[in-house]
Amino acid sequence: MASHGGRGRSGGRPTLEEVAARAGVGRGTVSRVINGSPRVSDATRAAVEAAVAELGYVPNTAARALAANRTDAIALVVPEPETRFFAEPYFSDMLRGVGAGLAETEMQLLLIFAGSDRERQRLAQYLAAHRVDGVLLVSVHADDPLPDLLAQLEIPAVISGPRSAGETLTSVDSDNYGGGRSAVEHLLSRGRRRIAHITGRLDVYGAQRRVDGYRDALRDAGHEPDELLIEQGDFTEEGGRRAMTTLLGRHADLDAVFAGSDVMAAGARQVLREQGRRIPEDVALVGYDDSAIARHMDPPLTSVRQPIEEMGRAMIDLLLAEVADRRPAASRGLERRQAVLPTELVTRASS
Amino acid sequence: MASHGGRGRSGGRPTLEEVAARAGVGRGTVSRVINGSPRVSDATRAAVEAAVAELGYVPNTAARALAANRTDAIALVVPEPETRFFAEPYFSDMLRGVGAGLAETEMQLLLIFAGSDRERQRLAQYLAAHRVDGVLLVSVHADDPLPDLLAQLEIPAVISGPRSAGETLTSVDSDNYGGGRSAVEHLLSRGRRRIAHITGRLDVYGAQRRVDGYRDALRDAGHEPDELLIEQGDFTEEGGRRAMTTLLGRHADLDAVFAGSDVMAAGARQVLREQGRRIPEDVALVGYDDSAIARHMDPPLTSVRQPIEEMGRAMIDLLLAEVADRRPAASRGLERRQAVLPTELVTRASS
DNA sequence: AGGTACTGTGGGAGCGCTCCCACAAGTGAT
DNA sequence: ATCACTTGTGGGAGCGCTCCCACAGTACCT
Repeated sequence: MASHGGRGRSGGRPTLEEVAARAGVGRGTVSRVINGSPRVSDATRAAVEAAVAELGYVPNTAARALAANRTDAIALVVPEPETRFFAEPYFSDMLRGVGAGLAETEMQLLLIFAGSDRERQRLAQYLAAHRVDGVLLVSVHADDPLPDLLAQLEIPAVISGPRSAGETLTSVDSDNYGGGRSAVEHLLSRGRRRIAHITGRLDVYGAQRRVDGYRDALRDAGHEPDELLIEQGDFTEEGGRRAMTTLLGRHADLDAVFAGSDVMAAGARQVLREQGRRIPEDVALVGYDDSAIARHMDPPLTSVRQPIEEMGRAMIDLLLAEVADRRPAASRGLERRQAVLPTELVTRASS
Repeated sequence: MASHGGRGRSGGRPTLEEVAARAGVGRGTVSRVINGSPRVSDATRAAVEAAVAELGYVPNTAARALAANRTDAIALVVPEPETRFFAEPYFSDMLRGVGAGLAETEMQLLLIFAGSDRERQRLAQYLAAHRVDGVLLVSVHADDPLPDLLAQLEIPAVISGPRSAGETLTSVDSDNYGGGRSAVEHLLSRGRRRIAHITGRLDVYGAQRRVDGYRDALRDAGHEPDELLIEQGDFTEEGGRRAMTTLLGRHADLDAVFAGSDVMAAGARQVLREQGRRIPEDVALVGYDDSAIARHMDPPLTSVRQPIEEMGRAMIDLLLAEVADRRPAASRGLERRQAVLPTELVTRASS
């Protein structure tokens, strides 16, 4: 067996130097071949590749990281407890997109949960140590200090839902405004006129934009939006129930509800049923997210689909570009980069 | 802004050397303090800690990894597509246990999916590069080459369900034998006498052990097991249906069924219902895993609970011990290490 | 006084790589 | 012939740490 403890084990993994000796070239040349530099003759490249194969050479990541001052790793930071991460298909979809984009590189993805204070503390240390080349941030609250920390450390980062219209980080978002519009336009086209809206938490920028879309769609159709038809929810089922109850109390004659999430739509549906309103005959219902809930609801729920997987893909592409530039976009004084992906209305029996 | 491109940035992160200068000590002493060596006087230690705090020193992981030949990272390898990982609460529970054990260390956890061939190829490269100090292996099939690769590379590893009675890797398991026994003993105590068993895939060691427990419980109660009451399933709902159908065809008078998983129990339940058997009046039903399915079944399903989170905790504890020894247990010719955690029968209305 | 131990400390050597400078050899314009 | 440039190559320096040897200082035996 190869082992003799401690350092200087000679039977261990081959080094660049050994590959160079075997191929009859210098260290630098091997390095160039390994890293795909074009400034190597074909014959030399072939000789080096043969030596690499014969010796089973695999570069030492730590040495490379030390010398090159990069880690070839990026982190997906989830500022939530792990439980939520697994519960929501959102993350798994996004991860798939990220994974696809990363599969084409040598980069390694780290999944970091920062739900508790303790975990956040650790994360800060982690980032301060520059253990990753870049960071992907998902579901960040408006008052989270993380984006600022990242900016200060000059670590490239991409955020999945901008915190505000003035988001400084490179961001990827779905078209919440357009999503809100399309839901309302759809309801209008179905002949609905008294369309209520249950919003998400309004400290979430995307939820605000959905409201904007709702209002503008009505205005463009010649209906001045009635603020009493808008009620704030909080993305929960219970919040949906509460908002729906309030809305029915104020506007017994409403004929459609656009909920800012499928979960809230589920809550609204319960209240509508309890009060004897038929869906969609009496009240049409539209949700947001096109989650499993929407497909399994009775009746199946019309909902606005966000291209989560594509968003993950866009995030990683933008991040890799910033990492390649070796600095965050913001610190170069360049225009902010952002990608906004289109949503799609999935029509089902509820509307 | 700190940056000037390339190397030798002087405004960058402080190094050990700078901390040493600031504290008025040598490099070695700072290293000793950082790594918690006891061979430092209290006064010196205090001075160094002050300098570390003042400069905001954070060790460079790459340099440490290079010099010390360790990475302070371990991998949780899941030889499944990501989809299954997110779908099954098993993984999330286990991850919680692992996370808890790791929280007390400086170790970093990497989650690696190796569902496709391409991913497995990458994983092999990854391990060959010794990018982690140890590996946690979950849900490995009997014919998987991964354990052997790990052994050959002399990377410490712990596996979550031994592949056979002769498992060479350090392993953690729940007491499948005892779980099988307790299910049967429970049914016997309820007066059932013709107890059938739907097994899991018998190339899974744990499934075999459940059958062993089933047989021995019957024998110990004075009933010679009837092989015609045992039918092989495959852990799927469809497999449960098929096995149940077969069993009813052979033994119309059976009065209890012990299924090797809740999912198979769900399949069995459908067939029982279709054939007009009442649960538990005519046939008592017991499952395995105590999953969400068991709680939500009608009637709620009695099931054998495995302490998944505790298993995760045990895995990480065993792995950290091996990593601290700097070599796998097997390569030291020591006794194999293994932990077997007790199962618990959760009694519900189905039995 | 000498010997033997232990404690605490400094700093050299070296981990395996990348970066970059130096330079040889070739190419083509002047 | 000279100059300027390009292409391909070798190897020194250095990334920031850990390991370990050397050694000063102190303590306690003979």
